Amino acid sequence: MDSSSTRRQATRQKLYEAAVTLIAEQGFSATTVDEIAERAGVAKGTVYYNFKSKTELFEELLRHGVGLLTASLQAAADETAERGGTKVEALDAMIRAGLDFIHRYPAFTQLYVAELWRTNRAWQSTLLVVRREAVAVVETVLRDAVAEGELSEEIDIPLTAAALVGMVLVAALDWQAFQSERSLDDVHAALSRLLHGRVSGR
Amino acid sequence: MDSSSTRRQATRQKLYEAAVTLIAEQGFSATTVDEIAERAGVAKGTVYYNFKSKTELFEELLRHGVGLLTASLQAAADETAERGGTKVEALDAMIRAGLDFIHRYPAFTQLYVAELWRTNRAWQSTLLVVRREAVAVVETVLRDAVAEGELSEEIDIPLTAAALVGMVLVAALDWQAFQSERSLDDVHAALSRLLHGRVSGR
DNA sequence: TATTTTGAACTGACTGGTCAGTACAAAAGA
DNA sequence: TCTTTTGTACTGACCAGTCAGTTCAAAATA
Repeated sequence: MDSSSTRRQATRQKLYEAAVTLIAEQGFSATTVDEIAERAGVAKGTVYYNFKSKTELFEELLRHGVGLLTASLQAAADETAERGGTKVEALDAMIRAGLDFIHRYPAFTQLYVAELWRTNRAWQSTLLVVRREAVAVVETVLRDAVAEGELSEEIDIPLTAAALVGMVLVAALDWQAFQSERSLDDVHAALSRLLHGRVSGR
Repeated sequence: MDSSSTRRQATRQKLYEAAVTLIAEQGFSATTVDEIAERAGVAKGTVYYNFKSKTELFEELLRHGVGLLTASLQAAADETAERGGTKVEALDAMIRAGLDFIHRYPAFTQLYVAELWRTNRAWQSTLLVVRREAVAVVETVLRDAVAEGELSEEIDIPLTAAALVGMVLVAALDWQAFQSERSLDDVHAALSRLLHGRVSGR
């Protein structure tokens, strides 16, 4: 179950990579299992040897991807804390980490956004769990920041967390799709400015 | 061309309404024309009498919906201007208008977000045009605000516009899907606070 | 007024193609 | 030897789009 699973693991990885780009481009239903297999350089039977169904492949892909994202957000927060930075600095580092992630895995992000708010879909419950994990990381830092007096006590933590995540998500996807000539630093600067309230005034 | 087109218009409207919820829930490819027809209380043939194809129905639906959105954003900006309000007040009014829109047409918003960043899809060019219209309204107000000294000259207009739109979009969808007990005023207040930079500090 | 005609709008059974999932024998690792 | 992958062929369900036929309100005619 270990020496042998290395090979399986590699096959699964290839399938994830093939599936994520195809589904991001075309959507889940418009993507065929034959396409995924072909792009992964694998026989169709192998897909079904490794995953119970097309839906299950997709659900595991979601778990896999969001796991990477939360890990990288958490790492950014932790590193800032170790360095003795403020909580607002931690938020800033997380924005950066989020942008990095989206830059590295654009297809995954696309697919996540496209599916997140759908109702009545098979993987809805998976998504709910996975979203909570990701948002929780942001909410925790916000809560700490309020506790330490860095942020106003009047902010609404769940709503502000959602707004911040949305800001990063949409700005990054837009950057990707419509303004790809801008640098990551530009995007980061614009978002950082909003976070610090340096938009209004002079 | 008027008395006769009334009936067609009514049928088309029914088809839009049926299609928008189904596609928001399930996605374009997973939604069948039979389902749309049934939900609209119309025979399948009627769909094809009124629209060239499933894709064309969807594209017209997109144009229809984004038209409503830009109109309401523009109206909010204009009203503020007439009242002699500042540009930042206009932005605030637009946030409100955006939230209202999403509240009224949640399914359309869902569907728009889900499709916007997909590449390689038939309606990509339609979306591009339609997105530009919507974002342009925000960018114009931002530009005016900078010109009148209300906002810092250092802000990056396209990126900030995208971030603001994203903030509203995602916060509203999240509110809808995961925090529906909150009031529209709560959501508006949280976003307004971010816009005015009253997050940090006390 | 009573009748016939017209044509836009609508209907629903049907078709041809597509695709998820299965089967399985043989080959390739490990 | 045991696990994993391959490749090909197959099935049955599902679905976009078609088309011959129906409906009906309003216009034309008598």
